[in-house]
Amino acid sequence: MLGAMADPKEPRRYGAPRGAHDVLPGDWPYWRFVRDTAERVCERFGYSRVDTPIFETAGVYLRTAGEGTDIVEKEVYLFEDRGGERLALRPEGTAGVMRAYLEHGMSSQPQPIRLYYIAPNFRYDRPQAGRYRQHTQFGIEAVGDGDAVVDAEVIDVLRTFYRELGLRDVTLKLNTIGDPVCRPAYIERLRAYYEPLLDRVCADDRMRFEKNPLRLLDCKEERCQEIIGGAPRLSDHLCGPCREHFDALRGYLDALDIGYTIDERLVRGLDYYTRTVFEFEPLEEGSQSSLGAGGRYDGLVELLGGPPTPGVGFGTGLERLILNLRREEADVGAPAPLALYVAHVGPGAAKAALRLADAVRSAGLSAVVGSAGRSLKAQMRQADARAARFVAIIGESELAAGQVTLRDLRDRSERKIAAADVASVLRPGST
RNA sequence: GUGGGCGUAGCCUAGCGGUUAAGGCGCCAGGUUGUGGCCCUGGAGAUCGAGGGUUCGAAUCCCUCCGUCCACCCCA
Repeated sequence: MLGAMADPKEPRRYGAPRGAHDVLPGDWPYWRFVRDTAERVCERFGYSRVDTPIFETAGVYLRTAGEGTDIVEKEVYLFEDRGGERLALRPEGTAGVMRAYLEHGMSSQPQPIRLYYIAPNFRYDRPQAGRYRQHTQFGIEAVGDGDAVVDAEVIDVLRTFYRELGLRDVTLKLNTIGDPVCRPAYIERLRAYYEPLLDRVCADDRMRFEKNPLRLLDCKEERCQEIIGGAPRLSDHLCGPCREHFDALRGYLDALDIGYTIDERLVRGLDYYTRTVFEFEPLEEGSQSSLGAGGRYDGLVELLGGPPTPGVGFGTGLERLILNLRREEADVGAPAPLALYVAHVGPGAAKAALRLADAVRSAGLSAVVGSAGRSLKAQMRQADARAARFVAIIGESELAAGQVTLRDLRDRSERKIAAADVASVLRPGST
């Protein structure tokens, strides 16, 4: 039945689905640069690659993210497979990795386990610049060690990554949001403070009051600012261990020479975070300012049915990074030039051209065979457009002599050599 | 989910109620016999985002939808 009925909403021609994008050959140098840099930095810090499925049993995400969060309420791609299984496309990286951590008994290996991933995430929200329904996140997780040293390490990885990308002027914002010991009590105080003021506060804040009180502190409305100013501060209500953890982290960041500003309004969109939260943003103001963010999530593994297990990590959006790299016209390295273009004219020459290109490739060099039936002029133009270093010309006379005319496109010099010698002549350094 | 801007060939843009929708880039072909980057000539390529309406007549006006961008929300 597929395709039998014409849906009036179906276009005559298809475009990529809303909020999803193709990565084209011209984009790829940026992607390669970013991915290579991420992998290099991770290896250097002793993190190992992990890849988890693009979809999970829905509960993996629904149970961990938190009931009132936007991610769960309106952004998860939920679907049933043909067997009636409820599945969800990955909206964020951490929960799936923690599921794998549990499933494969990583808790019985030496802790912490250091993992990283580069993978697509899916969220059904309204696309705009730097915000997509499918986006790619590079993330790391350090699991099984609750010490603030690990928090500092994770932040150090991200800072090093940005530095190696050559991103200028990235700033770090840091905060602590307490833990199950102190946060609930604080939230009660916050609500008690806001309750009598609700009629003076913006409509969004009345929603936040119900669903996510911590976000009240982050409101940008003019008229809410004064109220925020008088609100109780979380930093005054931390429990001893949270206080010590945060102070220790600050000491480690200082030792690493990592600059930061404390932002008491900084909160996360996922409920599983505890204690440390942080966010990196570019100096340039924009709506999609968050480049990368993360924090500690000591309760997450328990939500997935595992033992109490501390963890800390970050996620950073590759599309946004690339947006910034483009804006800064960063040097991402040029693609390797084409070593040889094999032009051929006349019957029989195509076979010789294929064989020559093959031999050159076997020697580890790149070669492209010219389009059959095109004039030599057309093939030369193509070679030029491809920025080929050399063109080998195979026509009647060359064919008869078992030779090729090898033309250097830089200095326009030409010589006839045996087809068998082409590869060695092309080798870097031998010309 | 809310508010706003924009949608003309692969890309950029002109046209903004009246005969076969114009230009640039790119693409293809030619500029003498088998040779590139510059230049010249020619060609292909657009149901003017889609559907509906107003009108003698719409790319041009109106409505709906879709897409995209911006702000909010949220987040990477």
